[in-house]
Amino acid sequence: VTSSLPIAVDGGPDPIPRMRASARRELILAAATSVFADRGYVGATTDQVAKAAGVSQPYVVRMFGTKENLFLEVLQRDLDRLLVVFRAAIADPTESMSLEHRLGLAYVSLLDDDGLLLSLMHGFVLGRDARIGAAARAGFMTVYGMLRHEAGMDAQQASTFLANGMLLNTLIGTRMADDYSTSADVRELLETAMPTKLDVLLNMSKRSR
Amino acid sequence: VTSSLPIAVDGGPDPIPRMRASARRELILAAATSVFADRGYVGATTDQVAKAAGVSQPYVVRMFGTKENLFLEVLQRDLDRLLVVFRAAIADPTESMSLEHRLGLAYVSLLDDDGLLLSLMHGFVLGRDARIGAAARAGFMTVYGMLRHEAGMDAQQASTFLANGMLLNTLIGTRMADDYSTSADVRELLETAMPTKLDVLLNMSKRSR
DNA sequence: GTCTATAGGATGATAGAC
DNA sequence: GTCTATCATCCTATAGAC
Repeated sequence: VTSSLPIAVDGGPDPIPRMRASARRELILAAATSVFADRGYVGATTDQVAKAAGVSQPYVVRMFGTKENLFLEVLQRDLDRLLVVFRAAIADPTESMSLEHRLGLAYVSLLDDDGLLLSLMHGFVLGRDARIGAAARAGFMTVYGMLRHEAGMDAQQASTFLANGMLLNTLIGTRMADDYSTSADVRELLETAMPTKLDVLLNMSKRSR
Repeated sequence: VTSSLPIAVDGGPDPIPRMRASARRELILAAATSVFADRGYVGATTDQVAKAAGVSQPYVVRMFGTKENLFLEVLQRDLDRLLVVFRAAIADPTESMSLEHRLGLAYVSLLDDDGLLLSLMHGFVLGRDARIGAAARAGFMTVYGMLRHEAGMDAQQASTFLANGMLLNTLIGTRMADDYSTSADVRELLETAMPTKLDVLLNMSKRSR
């Protein structure tokens, strides 16, 4: 990540930082998403995030104040991305597919975004924590509200859609694809629960061994 | 928890322990289930478990070797209980309800078992950890296998059933019931996703505030 | 803006008495 | 079987130089 960005010049009157703070910020948030996905909120350390982003640990803390703030920003960023993808699917002119199908594909496409779904899932099991719990509930309900009021689903459809999403998240969280080759039941379940994008899951499994 | 169990007698030639090790063990496992449900595997401390069980922290470690072993035993115990409840539902002579409905009620009845579903859920997001991940995958697939091969569901039915279970777990994990009174969407979702046992959820919410 | 050094606090695990 | 005392480690956060 040693890029061609402006570097401080010796003697320059106003040293230019290595990178815009906003770019570093995004870099750190992306790294944090991946680390939190792997280790969970408590299990992840600010040092692991820093190393993944190529900066120092105190810098991460300095930029976000606390680890909790960092995680909250990660959740917000992930949710924002999810909403963007969903809104695109809703507005999609492709009429050959049902809206439900388009949203399903949109959800599964988020697998490409490293750690996004799993970071959210880690937030979803921490309802006990005051701030994280509040953010998780609000985020989850934002998605439900979108399904109900923007996508036009009824309560049952929205609930079923979310249920399948949570199953997918669980299959990612357990790294079920790791056992793909060792059990016929696993193959069957994975192929039933996510016929599309099975290849992505299996690649994730291989990559991070 | 100072009970009427046998206490060591002064001068007795063979001091009787305060409680059978097996009983203490079960006591600690139950306490641990609750604590892990609240804080997650990494977030929970052996000291919190010890306090919840009314024993000393080193004793918890002594009895289970490591915190990881303790969590693995908790997962196994929770899974065993779940399987017992499911097998009972399958064998249930009540023919007025469909098997699927009976299993659904059985699953929801596990809400009464403090922390059981949520402890399992915490295991399900830690696939990255070698031992916990392996246990989580095996446990999850045991349930799937039971649905497929003992309950006679087809792949689609089993997948849908599990999906609804994971949604329920997520609603518990986020403590969504805490927001029951503040949002019509929350009420609608909770009533759609779990018409039965809504009262249990709401009570949990009140109790632990 | 970004780093090095480090303080301060918790936590899992061990030693050893009773 | 169970406890008290304690060690060693790790980790968030702060201080302060450049």
